[in-house]
Amino acid sequence: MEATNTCADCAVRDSALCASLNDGELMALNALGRRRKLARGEVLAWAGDDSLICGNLISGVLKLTASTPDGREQIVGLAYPADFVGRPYAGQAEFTVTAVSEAELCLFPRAPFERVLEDHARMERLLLQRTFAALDEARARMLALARLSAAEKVTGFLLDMADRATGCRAMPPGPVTFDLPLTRGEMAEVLGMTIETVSRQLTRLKSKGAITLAGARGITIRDRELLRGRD
Amino acid sequence: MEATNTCADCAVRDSALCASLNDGELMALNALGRRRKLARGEVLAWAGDDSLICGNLISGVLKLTASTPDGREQIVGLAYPADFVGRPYAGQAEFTVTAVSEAELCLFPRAPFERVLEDHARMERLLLQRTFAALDEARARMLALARLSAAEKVTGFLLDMADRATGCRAMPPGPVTFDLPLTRGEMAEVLGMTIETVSRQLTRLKSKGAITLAGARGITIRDRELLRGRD
DNA sequence: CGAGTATTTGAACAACGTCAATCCTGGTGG
DNA sequence: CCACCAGGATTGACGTTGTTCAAATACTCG
Repeated sequence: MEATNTCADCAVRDSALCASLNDGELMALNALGRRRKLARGEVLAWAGDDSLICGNLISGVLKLTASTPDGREQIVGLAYPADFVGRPYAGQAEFTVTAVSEAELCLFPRAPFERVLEDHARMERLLLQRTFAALDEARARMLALARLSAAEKVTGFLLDMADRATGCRAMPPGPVTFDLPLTRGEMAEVLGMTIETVSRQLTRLKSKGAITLAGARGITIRDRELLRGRD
Repeated sequence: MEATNTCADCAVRDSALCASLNDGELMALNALGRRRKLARGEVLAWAGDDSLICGNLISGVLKLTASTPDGREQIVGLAYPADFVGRPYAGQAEFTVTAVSEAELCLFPRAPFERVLEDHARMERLLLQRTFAALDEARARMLALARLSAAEKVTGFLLDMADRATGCRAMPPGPVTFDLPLTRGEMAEVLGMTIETVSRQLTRLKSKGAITLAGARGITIRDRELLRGRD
């Protein structure tokens, strides 16, 4: 049943970091890696633990969370399929990594993975570029967390999710329907607000006619302009 | 007067990225770089412009700011001497870089600098590690922006500045005096609040006896425990 | 010394959080 | 197939924090 553990039929072979390797090189990496499935809510790594593994997300969604000593939490990053997870060259993990949905990863022990990086400049460069992109995204989120109103945060989030759901292509002008990968609570954790405020904003957008809600996860963006509208 | 433009007597020769190069390699880089002085408030690069240069900060402090279309601003990063500034492998700059004090940089045109990176894996690895560190810091700041109270933000900021002022060494237990490199307005921009709230928090800490203010910039941290205290 | 700017202070207000109750929904077992 | 249950989501009333607007005061630099 588990004959699918080779890179050849990996769903993210061409979009993950591995895209920088030819088939031969991939063999070597394959020997290092092992698949791991996570259930929803399962933790891959705890903040403060030694940073022993890293890898590529194959399917599902992960969240990276930071927390204060007294337990307040904030989601500081989300990982989607083909994203790299982990922190080479680091002693300890700074953030907790948790599966938001059922997820599958291809994991490598950190030390040998670093050696692979050292031998494959192209891969290391790709990782550098991804890290730059993650940094830019984190900084853009800092602006949002600090300066946007609750309404702006929620609409921005919905538009981001819609972009992702439609494959990040130029968006069709018509309505878009998709499932949110996060609960209300997780949305609140991403946006730096409370679950109640998220819920109220969604209700407001619904009664304005900008969106439709279907169950806890389903959402349709009806009118992009209305959604963006200031009032 | 400007005979000091060589790497040999560069103040950050051993702490910037250049530390990964030997003297010979440094020669080649030196041919590429040019010094630039910025006055307080001067802008090095605007968000949205083509990302044409990058370099090392030699002296002074820079701020990276993001802003909303309607003009709200947030400082998403600060750069100190020996920090790398700029974004190799990027099309456009995402953030505006401005001098917060008089500053001096060693700048490289991006394209040739990328070629140097490609030829010097050690330097590229160092840049990757710095970028990881910057990412971790940005994410930690996301937690602070989203979840800390105004009081916690200000005390945290003061303690960070004190650490930096004392050279990031284990802090002596006694009072620490130093000059803040930022105005109240810039502190507010960093912490995601208004100038008035920053000022009120400082006044509160002063009347509590935790700090002393001297002029607009001078500050003494009198009692670390009192400063951290919840009330 | 004095103009211009930064900072402090005050009062009123709005946005968002908190607490608490209720509703929905998706899954489970009879 | 339906009733029930538990966790998630919504809604409401109210309190708090931090913003806004406005004015006074203190610095800094020429």
